[in-house]
Amino acid sequence: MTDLETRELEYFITLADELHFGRAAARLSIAQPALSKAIRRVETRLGVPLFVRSSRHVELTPAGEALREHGRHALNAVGAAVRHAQRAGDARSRLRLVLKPGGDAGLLSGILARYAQQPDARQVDILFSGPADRADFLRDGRADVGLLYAPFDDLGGLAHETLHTEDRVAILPSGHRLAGRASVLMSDLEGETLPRWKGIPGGGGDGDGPEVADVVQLLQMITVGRMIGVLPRSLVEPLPPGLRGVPVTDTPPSRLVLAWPEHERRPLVASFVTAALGRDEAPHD
Amino acid sequence: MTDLETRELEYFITLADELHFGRAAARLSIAQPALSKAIRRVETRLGVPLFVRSSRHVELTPAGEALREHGRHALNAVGAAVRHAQRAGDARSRLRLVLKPGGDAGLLSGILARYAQQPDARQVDILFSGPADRADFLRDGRADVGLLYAPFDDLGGLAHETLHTEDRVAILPSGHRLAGRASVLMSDLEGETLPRWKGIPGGGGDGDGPEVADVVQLLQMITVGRMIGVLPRSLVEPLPPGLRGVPVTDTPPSRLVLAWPEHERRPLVASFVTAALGRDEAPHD
DNA sequence: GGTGGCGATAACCTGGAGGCATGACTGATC
DNA sequence: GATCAGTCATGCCTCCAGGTTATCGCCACC
Repeated sequence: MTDLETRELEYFITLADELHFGRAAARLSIAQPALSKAIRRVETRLGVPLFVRSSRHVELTPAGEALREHGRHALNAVGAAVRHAQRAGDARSRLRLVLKPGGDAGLLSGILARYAQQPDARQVDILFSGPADRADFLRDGRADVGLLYAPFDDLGGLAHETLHTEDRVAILPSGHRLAGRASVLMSDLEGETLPRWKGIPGGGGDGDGPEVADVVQLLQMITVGRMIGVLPRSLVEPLPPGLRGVPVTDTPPSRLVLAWPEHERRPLVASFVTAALGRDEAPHD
Repeated sequence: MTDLETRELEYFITLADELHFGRAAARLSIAQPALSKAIRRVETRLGVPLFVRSSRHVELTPAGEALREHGRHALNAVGAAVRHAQRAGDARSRLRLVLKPGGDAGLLSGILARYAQQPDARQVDILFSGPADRADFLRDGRADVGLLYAPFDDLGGLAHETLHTEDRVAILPSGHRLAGRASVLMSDLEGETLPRWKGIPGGGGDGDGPEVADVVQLLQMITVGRMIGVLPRSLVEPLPPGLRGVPVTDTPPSRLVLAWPEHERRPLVASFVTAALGRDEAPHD
């Protein structure tokens, strides 16, 4: 069997992210030649070149693209296996819920209250994730359930149920030309500066303006007139003074979803999902 | 990060299957002490015992059960990543279809003919799998698409479309007390001897009688009056002389499904699925 | 109490992963 | 076009993880 150690896979993924041997090696806390050798080793073992390198440039071959894609899943799976093993059998383990700070649309306390009344309720650890990796917390077992936003978060490999649907609003300074409108279309926003989101490859889809790290930063930038934003309404309620929120009518609605790993079968999770949905029966998945 | 090398994971899985250090080590082509050390190493690294061992007996702890479950997926994912990388970019690679011998309900030639007319049709390699692991061929990338039977095969992690639904028939020797009936219920078969299927843990659900390896063997056993069987009709058409097939009306129907790895996006696969379903558009997944 | 099966331990060996120093290539600069 | 800076590859050395064989200790079973 053509084997590939997780160590090597991790090296590969890191290099595929950085596209720079020196930086990747630093991130991995090894010396650069070691990484060079490891990658070459993997390439010969698989019989396929993964990178085209010149002394000025590193890029992925198609095979490398494929390995990056699937290798990420594989690493997640290994991580998930380890974490599940470590927590298994520990009947008093807590339930870990991951969400984005402020990203609960006000539903969290209700959910927790309902869950607490379940006969088999556990303590709940609430984890706040970085900007873009909530889903990965679920995929690699760092969390059991999560509150995610569709269609922003990638729900691949996860089961989910929608908790709440809402339209999105354009956030504008009060003096903006569109601030008086009852609603706008995306085309009305043509030419406006939209943010790039820090840590999200591609900046979250829409923007090409300055980078922002969170909603607070974004609102500040909008207040000073440097950009505008388009967000699910609940993320910015209540709206700070000096800003207006105008519904955007032609954008797909944003959904707050409760998500958990596909194939998850532990009652621990099923019970929470049931409570969160306010149903009497276990959800299908 | 608490890491776990694929090598170690493979050792663990093998031992979890065998529950015997000597045999597992032999299967892995290493010496027994090496396996002992490797497993102990993993246990200390994860901080969780995976096996309870006496000098007479080895069994899994709950943590071990969890790691066995999820670890298998992880190994599949690594295998899939490797295979995808090796085949990526090779525009002339063939499409690999896995099925059980005879398990196509007569649909295969039609499917292949339709596929051959697709503008981007490739050569098709047909793989015949062992009794129970067709789905694994898809999960770890050894095949691109497969013909599986629901609800027999485990479709977890796979996308699928139903090609054909059929009832199941009880296969009886002509002289059997029920051979004249127009239909039977499962309860009518109470007390009959049903086969265990070789290579399928649990024997495939129903039986506890002698072990059989394939349909031909089963039919032989039925002919000589040693057992009866319950199978999807197409698997036993045409019926050999001396046997009768009586529809079983209260069992969920058997479905022949076309399956492929979830998240699969290559046109190679989409194109085949489209052709097999005889549609004009790509299937959703 | 002897025996055989099985897992753990001990002692040793070795391939290869990783570190350091340096070479080789290349695009940029003046 | 010579020089330089940045970047990846190579050569050589070290050291340990993971392998081997031999042996022990435990237990079940005659």
